[in-house]
Amino acid sequence: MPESIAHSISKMKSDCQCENCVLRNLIFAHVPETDADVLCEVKKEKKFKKGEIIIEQGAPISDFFYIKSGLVKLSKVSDQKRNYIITIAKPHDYINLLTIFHEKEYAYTMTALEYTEICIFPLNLIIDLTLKHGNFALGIIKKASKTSDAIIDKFIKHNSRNLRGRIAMTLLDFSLSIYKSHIFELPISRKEIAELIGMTTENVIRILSEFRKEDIIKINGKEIEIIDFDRLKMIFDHG
Amino acid sequence: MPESIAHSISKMKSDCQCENCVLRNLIFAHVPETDADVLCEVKKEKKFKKGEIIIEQGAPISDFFYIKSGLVKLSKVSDQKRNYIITIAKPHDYINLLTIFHEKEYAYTMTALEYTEICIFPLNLIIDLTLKHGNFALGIIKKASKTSDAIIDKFIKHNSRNLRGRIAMTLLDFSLSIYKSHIFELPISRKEIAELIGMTTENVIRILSEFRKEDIIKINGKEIEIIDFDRLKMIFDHG
DNA sequence: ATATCTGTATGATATTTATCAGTTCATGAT
DNA sequence: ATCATGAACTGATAAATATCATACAGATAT
Repeated sequence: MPESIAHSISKMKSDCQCENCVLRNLIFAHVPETDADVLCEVKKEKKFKKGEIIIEQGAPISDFFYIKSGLVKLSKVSDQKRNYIITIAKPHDYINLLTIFHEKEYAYTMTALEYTEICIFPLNLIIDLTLKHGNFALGIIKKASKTSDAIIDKFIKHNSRNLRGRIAMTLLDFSLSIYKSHIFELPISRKEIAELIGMTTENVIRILSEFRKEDIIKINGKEIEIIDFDRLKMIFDHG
Repeated sequence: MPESIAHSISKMKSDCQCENCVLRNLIFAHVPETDADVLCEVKKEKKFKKGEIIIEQGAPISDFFYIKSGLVKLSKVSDQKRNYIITIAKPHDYINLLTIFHEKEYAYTMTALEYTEICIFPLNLIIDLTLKHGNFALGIIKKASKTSDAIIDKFIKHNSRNLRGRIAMTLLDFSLSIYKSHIFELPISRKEIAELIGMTTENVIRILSEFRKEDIIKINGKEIEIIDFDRLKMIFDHG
């Protein structure tokens, strides 16, 4: 067997093997095997170190990204030159959101917050499959629109809370949704927390200190331990 | 010819005749005539008076809405029991946004801000066509995702502006995007403006008065005339 | 006509949040 | 080793915004 064929077969077999991959399962459920194989074959995987930029706001859209592992920050410079973090994406998220369907340029800068593996597919191939296979399209829309709606919801939640409420919200979010532990290492700086929830760095620091003094959390650099969940929840609820 | 058939033919002919209808044109471009006819036949049109609620947040999703004419407010009660206006939708907007693709209940209350005509389609029929006709699906996604992204952008713009900048933004928006005139009748109360851009009613009133005293606008009840566009733009730009 | 309500309006004051200034601490560069 | 740099931190003060109180006009009900 010529090496090239052997190689391509091994590639097919090895490339889409993550059993918990949401995208893979969507593809396998709704796309005929031949198409699915093509997709898996052209798939590229890229690894990013903590802090590395995956794609920059304004770059022409050419690919569809899927987070295999790691954590990705989506940020954007506002028309007022202020930096905003839109959301922090987790494994199995499509980090392009819906922008790819109607824009020519990536709307957000994506940065790896920790060691991150990204699966990359040519966008036109994804679009082709979207056009050919309705259920695949619907699956993509469902997940992407859920993310978009969650972002809108996050903004509403922020805007109806004071600073303490927002910090409480952020800590609860990291603890419950991302790390699923009462103790975790913050993946972002105080400045970035400020950019995530729209306040100043000084006040992020100040309020974290307050929470520490009130025995709600323990702080050790970037390590946070939530010791009084109920109080934090209360501050979130009625802050 | 039996009356029922005559009726249904006249219905077919009369029901989807708006030449500038974005949805109609999307359908006619990508859906075979037989399917398109079914869609136009089951279409219902409903008229709402100013102030009437079209659908309430939390109601089970059953229909796809399209604004034929008028103006619709999308609002939501936050988890803090505070009312938020997400956006104001114009003719040719799909006011369900993307929520319909992944939720069971409408996420937002939709209220007519003026006399409004809504075209209503059973959601499952739209989903069927989405599954069968890729280009139709893509068209729906493109428009809906554009709206979602615009809402996210609106939040970022608000959050990086002070109150004067936000009011300027709102006035410019009404003038340029909605009424395309320097003089227009505000379709919402001062309280609703406050809910749209996240501030208090008193401050909305106060800042409108400031703008009036600074000869930037003229106010006559709900009627606003922008007399100094450049100043307003400046306040928007660097407020 | 009177009462009542809601929206608009304005001023005084309180509260929240941002800004500014300065310290410490860790980190990487020279 | 020391120097610069940036992040974390704190306090004092300024600025922005919300809250509270009050008034008044217009609409609606009694």
